[in-house]
Amino acid sequence: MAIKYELVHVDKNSGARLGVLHTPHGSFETPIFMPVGTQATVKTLSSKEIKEVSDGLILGNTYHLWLQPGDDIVKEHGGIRGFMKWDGALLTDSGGFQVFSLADIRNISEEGVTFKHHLSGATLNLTPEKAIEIQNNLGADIIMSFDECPPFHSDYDYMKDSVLRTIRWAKRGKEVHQFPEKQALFGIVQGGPYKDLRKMCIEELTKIDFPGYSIGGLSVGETKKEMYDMLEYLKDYMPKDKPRYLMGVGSPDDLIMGVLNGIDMFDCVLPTRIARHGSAMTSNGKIVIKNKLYEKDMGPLDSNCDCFVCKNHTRSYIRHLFKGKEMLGQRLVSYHNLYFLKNLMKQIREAIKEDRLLEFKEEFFKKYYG
RNA sequence: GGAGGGGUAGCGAAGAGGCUAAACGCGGCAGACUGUAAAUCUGCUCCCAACGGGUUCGGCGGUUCGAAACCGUCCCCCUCCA
Repeated sequence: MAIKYELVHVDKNSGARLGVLHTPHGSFETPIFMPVGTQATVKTLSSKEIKEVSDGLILGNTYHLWLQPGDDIVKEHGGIRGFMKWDGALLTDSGGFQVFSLADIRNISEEGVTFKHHLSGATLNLTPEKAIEIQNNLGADIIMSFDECPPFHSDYDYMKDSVLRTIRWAKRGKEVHQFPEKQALFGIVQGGPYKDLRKMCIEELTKIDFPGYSIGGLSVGETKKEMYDMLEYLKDYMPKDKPRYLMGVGSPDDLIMGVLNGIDMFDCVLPTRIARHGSAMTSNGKIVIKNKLYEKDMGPLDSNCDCFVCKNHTRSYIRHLFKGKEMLGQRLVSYHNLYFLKNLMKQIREAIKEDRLLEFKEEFFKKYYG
């Protein structure tokens, strides 16, 4: 088996799990947050910097690397790890999210999904088998089944068809997976807001038997309450001896709520995207560093942070970089935001260890959201 | 001295009698962003006690029911010829 999940402790007052995830490229304490590096780069950061602001596990993307430069070229480099000179562990998404995000240039059938390349106009066929083949070439430690990520509020009949198809696709993918001993293939739970579909999906995926399970189709436009309700429901049905990965979630409140509902792994573009757009996460809430308010602010982004950026640069300087369209601004805030989440996850793990995650949540929310 | 061209909101630049408080771009201010088609997108940006009102298009004076637009005059800028 490529990975092994070890459940170390469950918070006595919540369902939060403390564990260790063993992979071919390192063992990681969970819950863990994984920065997203879609095109074999966590945007703006070098692999050395990624190492400093992550816990050693990051994401790559099947669809984008398949289109460019092509998984064959990545394979020649020894996979994504060799390509981007990343010596930590890796997880790749299957392209399932692109079925959602590129909805207007794709077509779904039983066989797979046809995309129209947004640049060349070429027609591209991504099937469950192809997605696994590409991921075999990309060489991540953890890979995803090809799924359809449908809009949360799709109607019941559509959702049911979609979930059943996603289950069939998961099975097809597993059957062609070449290196189960090197790469752990996860199944992805879909079903939108429909609890019976979600439950059925977990049960069917569990029958196929995967080394880990992802929860997809959340944080795609539904309300936080809808997402939290679903997480609470799913908590009791997810296999306890396997890692649980909530895909695409990364705002501080959602991370805490996810952990409280038994999630072990998260990834999200939010910290790096809002950083590039000029917002920083701080222990007192999100700030828009571009604002005039910070023109003469001599303090660090977050006075409670000990990252390189906070130890060395003022808010005034970082605002200046943004106003001057200097790319260092985007780099510095990306660095800080990822470090902030890394630190948040560390605090969460410590709180679980001491059975006080609920108290931690209260304190954190009070400071972060006022 | 002669011949043309031009002066529009913080800047650049449309508009050539009513649909114009004046397109568009930049700049400025604010907001959004959740398995990355995102260094992106959205809103506001003459003044005010603002679902209404008040002042604008170099200055002044006219024509007209009505002018940033037409006429006169003055001021300033640019190009060419002496």
